[in-house]
Amino acid sequence: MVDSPRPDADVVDAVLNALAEPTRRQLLDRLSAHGQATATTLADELPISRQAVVKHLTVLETAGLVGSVKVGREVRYSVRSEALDATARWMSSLAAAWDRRLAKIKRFAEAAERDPK
Amino acid sequence: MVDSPRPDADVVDAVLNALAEPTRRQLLDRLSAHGQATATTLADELPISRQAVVKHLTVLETAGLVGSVKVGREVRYSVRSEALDATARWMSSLAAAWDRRLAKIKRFAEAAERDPK
DNA sequence: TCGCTGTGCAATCCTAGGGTTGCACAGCGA
DNA sequence: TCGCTGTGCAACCCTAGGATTGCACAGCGA
Repeated sequence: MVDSPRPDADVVDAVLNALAEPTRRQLLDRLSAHGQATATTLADELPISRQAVVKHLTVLETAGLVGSVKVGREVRYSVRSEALDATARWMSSLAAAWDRRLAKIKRFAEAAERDPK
Repeated sequence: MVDSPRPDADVVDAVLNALAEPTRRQLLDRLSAHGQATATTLADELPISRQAVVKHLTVLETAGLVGSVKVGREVRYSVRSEALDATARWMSSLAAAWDRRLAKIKRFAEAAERDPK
């Protein structure tokens, strides 16, 4: 359970930024449902233009949340879970770290209370 | 402290939105380090004004990532891990769901390949 | 070769929200 | 009671980025 220096920092930052946008989460949802889809197809299912979808997909791809392959004249996108999983682990270890610190501080406070000096 | 059917959606949305901002993550870091701190104190450690810090803390508090108590004329903020933990779980289950779907689709594709028509 | 359709590129619009400043108000200490 | 300092409120500024539109270009099918 060592958490390395943190090459993850960038990944986490990108993933959080990508997931912060509701539209992008919706996009991910559709993508995972279809397994694979093009920007044009996705735009048909959402109330936004294809270009807007492309921009979002670009952000998601940069964050490593989706991958793409060019087939003929179309580009097929699909979901990738690694980055998401890594970020999930980062979050839970962060939560654990907070708990540890709070526990330590609490013990400290109680000790001081018993022994005001 | 009951969580009805699916209040999680809102929590996750708020948490992701809150964590997407680098400054807010920094704020959380300082807070967890101190265990407890006021907006004024935190503003001293960051290159932004107290008001900016207050705004961020408000967002974080709305997301359930921090809590606050009023002591005399000052307001002390501290970190809360529940919302963060809940979001971490949401993320990893989402990642798992993606994997399951991809695996299913992959099996499908392979079957179709072995048995064209 | 002639469409037709999926993409890419670029200019533009417009709102959300991060950050600041100024000021009034409230407790704490002398 | 008189400061002094921590907060809260509100008006404002300014940039990031979400969304659109128009157009050029590239493959696929007839």
